[in-house]
Amino acid sequence: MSSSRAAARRAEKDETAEAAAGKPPMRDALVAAAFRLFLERGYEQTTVDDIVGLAGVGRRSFFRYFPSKEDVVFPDHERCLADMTAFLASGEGTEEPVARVCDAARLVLRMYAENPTFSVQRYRLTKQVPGLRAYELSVVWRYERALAEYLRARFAGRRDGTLQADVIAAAVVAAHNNALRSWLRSDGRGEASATVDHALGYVQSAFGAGPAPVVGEEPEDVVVVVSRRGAPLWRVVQEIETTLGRD
Amino acid sequence: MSSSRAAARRAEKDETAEAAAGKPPMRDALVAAAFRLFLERGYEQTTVDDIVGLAGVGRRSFFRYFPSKEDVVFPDHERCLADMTAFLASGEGTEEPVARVCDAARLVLRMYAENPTFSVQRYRLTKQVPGLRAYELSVVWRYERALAEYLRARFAGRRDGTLQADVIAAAVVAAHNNALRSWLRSDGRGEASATVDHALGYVQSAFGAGPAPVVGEEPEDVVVVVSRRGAPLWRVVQEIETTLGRD
DNA sequence: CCGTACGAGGGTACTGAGTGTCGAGCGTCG
DNA sequence: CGACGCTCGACACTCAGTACCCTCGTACGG
Repeated sequence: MSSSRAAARRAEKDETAEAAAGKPPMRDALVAAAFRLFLERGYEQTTVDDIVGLAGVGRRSFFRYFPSKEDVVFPDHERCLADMTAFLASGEGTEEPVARVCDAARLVLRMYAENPTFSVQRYRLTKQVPGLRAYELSVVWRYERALAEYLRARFAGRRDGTLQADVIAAAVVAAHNNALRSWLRSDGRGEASATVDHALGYVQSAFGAGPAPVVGEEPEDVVVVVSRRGAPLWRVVQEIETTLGRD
Repeated sequence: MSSSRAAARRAEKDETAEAAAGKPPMRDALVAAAFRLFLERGYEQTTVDDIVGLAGVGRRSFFRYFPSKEDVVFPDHERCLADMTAFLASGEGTEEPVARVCDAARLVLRMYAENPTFSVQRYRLTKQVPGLRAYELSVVWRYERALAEYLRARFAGRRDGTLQADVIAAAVVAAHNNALRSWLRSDGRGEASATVDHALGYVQSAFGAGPAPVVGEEPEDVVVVVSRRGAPLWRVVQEIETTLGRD
């Protein structure tokens, strides 16, 4: 068995030579091997030994590249999270805060849209494996924390600043995920960004300043006169809604 | 060693006899033993064998009561989740939907408030153990799904009904958790429900009908006049904020 | 009164994820 | 040419979680 494994390892090295790709060819090989096995026999029916056996590498190397078996399913989220925090750190105070975190959320969508087939495969996998769903939650939670931390900084002066930051971050993530999942359910067909824009527009309509200008929308169609004596924003909104007769 | 274990088991039985409590004395004994060890030597430094050794029961019995080691940290969430779904199922269409899910969220808070010291201990534990944080996320996710499913049913007719349901459920959970955590950080001092009411009021101000009446708040302190020509709600809010000079 | 059926719990052994440690290969630099 | 350092593999180990089987107490029907 060890001789066949050595042969497989040699074949792997040849492949890396002709691929001439980025820095970690071994990492990609592990992801490819893992997904082949996950798709043909299921996640829980596949052991790490199976994966490294197919990839022709040592078991220890798997855990060098991926802290856990779940991580191989989300190989690019670490980089995407770094991109998001970098994006939020750059150009701190220029844009409207809510719009800024919406743009940050679009970064995640773009990552999914880069490899539609891979994203759809992963979606089907995570949908039916409870352990992967739980892991995905922790990934999403880190995105949400990044957005919330950014908003907390921007809302530093406000009353209930951290509350608003947490709520808006959660709403943005939920809207993004709603649109993302509906796109994934359609096998990656159609334009993902349009769905997400619509969903994020809803969140922006509920919080803070309005969304980015929408075509065909004239600002003059709203005229507001407010008499105010120290009322909180939610009271104002409540009155507006009552006046407009909405529920 | 087996004799001392048998002695411990006998002591356990005596305790249950005098406690005369509910059905599972063994379950409570396991929780108590687990938390004693978690607090004095840490979660990850405590093995399941340590717990069952202290509780004087067999290892197999631990997994009879708790599907995993993490579950012993959240012993009452299963019941609370059942309570919430039952609450949402009863009295389907009477209350305003957003207010209804806010009330459902208050059920969770009440569970935490029932045992303040236990809740604070657990909070400190989950805050510093990544594995427990991840597990807590999956628990919270189930609450959020319950709320979202309820709202989806109530919003069945609406355009973007599922989107609104998901976003509002996420916002409610985020607001609840924000208030809950701030209460837990204060070691369970102060009135938890007031903090949560305030946080949920913010969410209700952003979505749907306004929050329940707040004491000391006079409706007269807001007077609004709106001239409207088919504008969407977010445009109105935008104008309000601009008028009030908020960002 | 006895045998039996049943349910709760204990014991043993196994699988598989994740870690620590060491040693082999190999390229780089002094 | 040798020392260093980095990458990877081999082995051993811990621990969570599962399957299987055993024991004991109890209730129930003959």
